[in-house]
Formats: sequence, C-alpha cells, structure tokens
Amino acid sequence: MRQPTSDKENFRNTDGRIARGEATRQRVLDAAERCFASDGFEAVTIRQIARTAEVTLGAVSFHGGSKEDLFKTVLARRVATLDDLRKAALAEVRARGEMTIRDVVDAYLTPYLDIASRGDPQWRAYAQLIARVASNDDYFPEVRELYDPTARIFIAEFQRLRPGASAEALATVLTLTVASMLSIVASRARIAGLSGSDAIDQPMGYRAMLIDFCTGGIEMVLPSD
Amino acid sequence: MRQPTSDKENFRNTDGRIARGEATRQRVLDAAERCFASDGFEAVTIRQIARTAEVTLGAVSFHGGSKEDLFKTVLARRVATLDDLRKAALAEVRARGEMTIRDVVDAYLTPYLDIASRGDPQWRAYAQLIARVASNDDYFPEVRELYDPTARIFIAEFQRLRPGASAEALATVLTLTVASMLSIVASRARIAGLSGSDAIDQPMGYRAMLIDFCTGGIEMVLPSD
DNA sequence: AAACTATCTGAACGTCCGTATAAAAAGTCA
DNA sequence: TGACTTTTTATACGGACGTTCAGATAGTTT
Repeated sequence: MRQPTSDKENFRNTDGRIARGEATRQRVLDAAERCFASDGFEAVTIRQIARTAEVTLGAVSFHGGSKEDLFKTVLARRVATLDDLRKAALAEVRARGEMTIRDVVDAYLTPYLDIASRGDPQWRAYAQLIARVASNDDYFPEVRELYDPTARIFIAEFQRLRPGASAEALATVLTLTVASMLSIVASRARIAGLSGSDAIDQPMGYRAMLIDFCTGGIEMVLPSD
Repeated sequence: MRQPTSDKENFRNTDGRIARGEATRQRVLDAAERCFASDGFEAVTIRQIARTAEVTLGAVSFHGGSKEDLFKTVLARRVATLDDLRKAALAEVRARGEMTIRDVVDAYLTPYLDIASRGDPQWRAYAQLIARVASNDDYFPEVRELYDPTARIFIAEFQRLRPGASAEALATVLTLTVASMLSIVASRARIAGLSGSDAIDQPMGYRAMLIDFCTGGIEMVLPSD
C-alpha cells in the first residue's frame, strides 16, 4: 500500500491542490464501500471494485492494499463522524435538563437512521455496510473495537438512569437496541413483504416505531429502582 | 443431484434398512449445515464440506447437487420442525385462556432459543445458520419464503390482541422481535465484551430479558385500543 | 451367475481469485 | 532540461474454486 508522503496534510500539495493520487484513492474507497455494502466481504472481488471505481486492478492494490486492509479502511473512514453525531445528540439532550431512557435511545438511533436516509449514496452504503458487519460476530475482531467505545458511553448513560441494573442487562439491552436498529436498514424488504404494502422508503420513516420499540423494551428490562 | 428411487420411503429398502446412500447424504447435509452456520455461504467451499463430512468431493455433488442447492436443502430440512414447535407453543397458551402480548412473544421466541441451546450440535448449527441468513436480505429470495408463513401466523395473533394496529406496525414489530431474537445467537460475544463479564453460555439464559424487551417494545408501539 | 442400478472415487476442466511486479506515464523539483 | 518521485498500467503467477464425468465398486434383482 502507498505510504503517505508526510504526516500532516499528506494529501495536499503546498499550493493546496489535491495530490494526484488522492482523488483515485477516494474513488477506490468509495467503490469498495458500495461493493462491500451490497455484496459482503467474501462475495466482493478486487476486480469488481476496480471496475466500479473505473480504475485498473493494480490501482486498487496500490491505494487500498490487501482486500482486508481495504475493508478495514472503509469501515474506519467514517466511524468518527458517526460517533460525533451521536455524542452531539447526547450532549444536546443532556443540556436540555432531565434525561429519559427515550432521550438516550433517540440520541443513539437517530444519527444512524439519518445517515442511512441521506441523499449521499456513499453514506447510505456505509450505513448498509454497518448493518452487515455489526449483526454477526465473524468479521475481524478489530471491527468491533471501532464501535464499542461509543456503545460504552451510551451504556453508561443507561446505568445513570437505572443504577440498579446489572452489567449483563445493560449490555444486553444495548445489543438488542443495536440489532433492532440495524434490522431496519437490513430487513426493510422483509417488512414490506410481511405488511403487504410497499416499504417505507427511508429508514427515517421507521424512526418513531423504532424508538418506541427500544424504549419500551429497555424500560421493561431494566428495573426502575 | 441424485434422484430418489421412488416417491415414498425412498430412503428405506423393503426390509427397513437404511438405503446405502442415505447415510452419506445425511453426513453431507450435516457437514454443510455446520460449515454454512460457522462461515456463511460465500466463505464455505465444497471441498471443506467434503472434508468435514469425510467423503470425497464428488459425493457432495452427488448427494447435494450444486452449492446453492445444498444450501437451500440444509435450510429447508428443519424448518417444519421449528414451525411445529412454535405452533404447538401457541396452541398451548391459547388453550390456557386469555392471551397476552407476552404469551405470543414467548411462543415465538422460546422454541428458537430452545433449539439454539440444545445439546445436539446440528440443531445449534441450524439456529446459527438462521441467525446468519435471516438478518439480511441478500440471500436467495426462496429462503425468506421458508419463514414468512409462520411469521404471518404470529402477526395475526398480534392483530387480534391489538385490532387498531396498522399492517406496517405489525410487520415492523415482528421484524424487530426477530432481529432481537437472532442477535442473541449471533452477538453473544459482543454482549460479553460490553458487559465485561463472561457470556451467559446458552441463548436460553437470555430468555427472560429477551421476552421482556420484545414485550415492552411491542406494547409501546402498538396502540392499546 | 448375469444384468442392472445405485453409489462412490479420483482426476480433470476451465475460470476466477488475490497478489506481485516490471515498466510506462505523469508530475515535481533542481 | 534532466534527475527524481509518485502514480498507473499491463501482465503474469500460483492456487483454489465449482462442476463434471468416466470408470470402479457395491448392492440388488432376475
């Protein structure tokens, strides 16, 4: 894989123009993001990514390294942004005063539903990719470490609201909340099939039901005092 | 793929002994079940299945047909048994008189948790395989048709209990319930990591929390009258 | 026994895979 | 300009893949 030319601002030249390779690198990462999101790690081939990015095979390796490198890079690329959205949402409800379970659930779920419903197809692909990756344990262990720190922050909030809850109960309700959230992105086709009507087109359209479901679930599991 | 010799009892000879090929066929299907459950469709190779089953490569094709055939056969093999367990559980609570949301949730979840916690490694593998398959939309469409009929039965029960609920809400809460259920099998490692303690070893150990979560969630989403 | 069917083996086919690399091209800087 | 680095191309390699099949073996039927 390509080594950065310098530590800071390595993708810009001194005059501010984007370095030659950086545009290609972004095309490769974007293409990989879409491919991994729609087909999964195993089913995607590097040649498919190259075709999608409209670059040659070698260019993918040059900018993305090995297939596994590429996958991890794609996952890590946007995690900080999503984390920041969640932390900002949490800070906002905290600033409003008394917090409820529902507020914390909302702060966790809404930023994800938001990016999954965005116009930007790359953000939508990233949301789909998370749904694919985070719903089973068999991706690389490094992947889980990407998302655990923020999960712990929200667990701590639930613990403040329900001091009597056990660590197992807190971890379980967060995991069930995450699973419910991801299934909205991963299984909308099934909901449509089961309801007999057309699917609600955007994940955001399920926000109210999803927040209700998770809030009701958590309140039922965690003892009130 | 092998064609059955006759329509009925094609796997038994007249004297009741198991036909020669049937034992091999079961070994192939069992091996495929374990492989698909632990690695997923794409990552499994037919050679790996042959090795696991301790048969030759050709024998897998002979009894299982193509890789996709084999996958569908494995999924379909146990679906009727699981459906029967769920229907029996539903009939039982129905016979007890007044039904609640919790009763219906219990009848849906417990048979799955039960097979996922069984001693029989093949049933455990099948439960894992369901968790892998049903949590995203990109497996063969035929797969979803395997599980939808029973899902509709339970949706109808929820509808009887909450006549005011919309078709979308009913389909959504069932999908969220399924996602929560599957995540117990698929993400126990994550729960363990987040709780800081050892994982509860059997899915059945999460039964109470899972039923609470789904019951509370459904009651929050579906209007009471 | 002979004829027949079912089962199984071993080897091969063509294809695609991930990765590596030499050399060409493009850009940078003295 | 010419030396130098970065980026891109084209091609090749070894290996693993899913599938096929002729033929060997085992069991059944006549």
